[in-house]
Amino acid sequence: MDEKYFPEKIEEKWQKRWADERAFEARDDDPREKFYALEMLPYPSGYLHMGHVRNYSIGDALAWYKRLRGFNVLHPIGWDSFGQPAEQAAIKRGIQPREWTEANIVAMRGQFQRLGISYDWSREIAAHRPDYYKWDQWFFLKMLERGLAYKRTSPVNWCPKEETVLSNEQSSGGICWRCGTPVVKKEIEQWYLRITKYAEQLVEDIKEIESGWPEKVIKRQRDWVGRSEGAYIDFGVKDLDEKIRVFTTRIDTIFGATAIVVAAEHPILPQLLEGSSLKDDVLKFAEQIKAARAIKAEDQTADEEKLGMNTGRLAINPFNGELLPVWVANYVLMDYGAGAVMSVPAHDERDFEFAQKYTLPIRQVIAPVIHGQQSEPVNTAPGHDQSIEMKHAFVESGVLVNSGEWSGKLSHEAIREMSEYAAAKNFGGGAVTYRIRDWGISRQRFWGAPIPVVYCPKCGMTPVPEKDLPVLLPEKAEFTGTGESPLKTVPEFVNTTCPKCGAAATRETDTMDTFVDSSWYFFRYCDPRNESMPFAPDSVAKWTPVDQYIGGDSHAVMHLIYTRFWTKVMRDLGLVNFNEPVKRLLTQGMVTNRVEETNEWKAMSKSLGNGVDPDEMIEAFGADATRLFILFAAPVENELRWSETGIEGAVRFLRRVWTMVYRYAGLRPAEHAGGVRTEFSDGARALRRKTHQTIARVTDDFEKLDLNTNVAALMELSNALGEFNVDPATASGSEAFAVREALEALVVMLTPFSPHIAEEMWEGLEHAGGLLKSAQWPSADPELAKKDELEIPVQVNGKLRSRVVVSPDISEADLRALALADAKVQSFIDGHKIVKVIVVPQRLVNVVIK
RNA sequence: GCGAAAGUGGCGGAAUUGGCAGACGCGCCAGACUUAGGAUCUGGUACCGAAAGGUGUGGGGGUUCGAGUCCCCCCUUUCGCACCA
Repeated sequence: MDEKYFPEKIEEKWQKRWADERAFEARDDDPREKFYALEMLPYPSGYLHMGHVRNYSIGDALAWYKRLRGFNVLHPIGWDSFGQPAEQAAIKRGIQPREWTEANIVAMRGQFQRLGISYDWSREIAAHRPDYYKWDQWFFLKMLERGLAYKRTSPVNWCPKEETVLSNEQSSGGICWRCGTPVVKKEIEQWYLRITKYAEQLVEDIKEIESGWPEKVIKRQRDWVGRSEGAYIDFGVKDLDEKIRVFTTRIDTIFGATAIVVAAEHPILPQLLEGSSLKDDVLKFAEQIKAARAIKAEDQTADEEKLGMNTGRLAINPFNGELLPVWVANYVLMDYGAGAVMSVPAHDERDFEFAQKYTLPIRQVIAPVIHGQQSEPVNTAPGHDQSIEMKHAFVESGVLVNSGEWSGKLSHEAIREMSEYAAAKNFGGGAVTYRIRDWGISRQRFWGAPIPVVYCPKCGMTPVPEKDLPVLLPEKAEFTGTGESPLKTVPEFVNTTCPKCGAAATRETDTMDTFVDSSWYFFRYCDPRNESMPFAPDSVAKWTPVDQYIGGDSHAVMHLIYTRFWTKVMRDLGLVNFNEPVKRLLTQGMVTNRVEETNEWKAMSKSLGNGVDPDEMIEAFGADATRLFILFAAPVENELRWSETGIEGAVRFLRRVWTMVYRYAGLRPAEHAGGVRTEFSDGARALRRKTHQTIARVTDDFEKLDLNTNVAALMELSNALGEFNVDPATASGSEAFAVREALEALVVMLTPFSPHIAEEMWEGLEHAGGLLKSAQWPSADPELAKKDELEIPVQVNGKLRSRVVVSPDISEADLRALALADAKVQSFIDGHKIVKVIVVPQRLVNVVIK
């Protein structure tokens, strides 16, 4: 250890040592309790940004902490290496995606190593390598066998800029999740995974993870699955042997229905119009709605004006036989519920707006319940068509009125009983619907896992047999950027023979969504070189579920829904024996920087010109200070505004610790190993107190992942050490013991934040030969952490007036007497009557006077 | 529009969950050491006030001996959802 701290001198040294000793490789046969620390798989764009540094610094701090606590830690890394940017690079620069990707991985691996993240590099995986994507294809075949993968023609979300299909999750909000371009609809034949089959479990199993996941992610997952309880009701059609099925969550309002409204795409529409003079007009109108929707994605149409047209048909309300006009309108969606609704303007905002525009009757059938009793309905007067003046729909539940024999019942009773009645009479019944749609995984792309099926003129669609996997991507393809899969340009790939009959056949040229790769990658880390299975169930049982997952909240509904789904499928395939892959989830905040032109704080990005290069930070301040600062500067879940002056503070702190370790390195703990309390001077006792308080605090904060306060605690300990300030030449045995105890604790606890300097100092403290990974986390002695004396604030009428210094085990009565006797307190209560005295032991005294 | 979360010094943020508001750091001020300092060290730093003291956690009200923390109303910001029947 040198006298002065130069990060560049020591960081490389320890990185090399860790690599040479394979310090962070996890072994399956290690008998200690396991801990799986995982950060989200990076896309190999070619360079790390500060958001990555934050993500991986958090994960590494936790991995180190658990390692020092004696856990067998699995901390792996790999590459989400399929995807569009590689193809864009291919188009732009005429370089093959594979070359580009491999070069990026090399560059980023170097950056990770320069940061000194403690990964088990022996388990590194990459999605674009055949030994990985082979198993994507294997899973696909398993799903195909079980009917979980299927193909259909349907309108898909299409990004016109990137010329690609997007899943519902990727086009949330009507814009492309990657480039922000408004999404349009396009008819295309596509492969889907039946995630809807697991909709109920995706909601139900939330209870297993709720306590370990951020509330906002749980909420978004729930909303995304969109479970909704209600009922189906079949309305008959007058003069036609047809039924229109509607879905409603408010069957209790059915007597207030004044129309049936169907979606423009509803298949019954042509039949309803058969022989009608309105046929041409209505069908033309329906086409206009569809066309409008194709231009704007459906999500963007919410605030648009409601448009509708009467079909001229009448539907029959099965509850009261009433005839209701059937309309077609733009506000009813085909792909939710039944594609048709009963319009109840009095109790639904949208129906209300629609009814007002087209002057449909508005009939109140729910009255508010006031003080636990039924209020008078607003209007029950006969001969008024029971239409009433309302300014808004009354959407709450209440008590039924104007509802025949059901009147007088409360909404929740009526909902249950009316559903049962509908079921008994065979025209409907209780039902549950979900918003979630099946996951479209087809991409008309080259740089992804080929979907392993073949089209044979005789046998039709035929799965590639397992033994023929992987279906390899060709070495090269042409990139035209037209939206057709570039695989179509490679005849050697396309032309094949049918696995069943041997006839000439063609391959599927779509590849899989890259979210397939990331749905199960962390299981592969457990058994990364398995050649006969995606992973051996034994290995996975050893390590999974993931104990702590760390990543950005941008994946709250995409990756995190898919991986939960995938886990359930793997469970049903007998590969794992649990429902949920991730026990605890941490969503870290963005790292932002000021954009010069607009003066706004935005996530760092190349295009905005506000990026900060981690390599430059490492060069200027060292990896240790960079990591320490990024964890100290803000709570992990908050946005972090980058500041270069802040990082200098981190360097200063490290330098101070270094100087102290250097100064005291020769101090021997001498004979005080037992550490009897009374043998220590006041100063040494105070230092030991601070040491043990800090150990307790840091340990506690780590469990909560409060890393910023954690660093603050270490700084406090370092400050206390600085104040203690004994001369190493003349220090007594007990002083040396106290100093050494503090230094060793400080160095070990600093390791998760700044491991290189910690290793160097650990060596400096003459633990030669032993890496910190074999060190032990210090343990806090509560006796030593206890204060000798307490300073108790004394308030008069709630205002702080004085403080009294007392022993921690003073009796309540003594504390009260002492507080009242205090001269300062006396001056405030003099001439007043003491009403009462509140004594909170160990805490405070409050004297109430009048 | 609907929903959720959050508002604490010049800044990032602490506050053992109802008990000394502002830990720790940045910045700033003063001093020391220096040929020099954008190095290092020491001290100071919520606001008003010379002091005694007073005021203070977005604003207003309430509960309580005591409120940053609990309750009600309002304002602002951020995020999420956006015709889901």
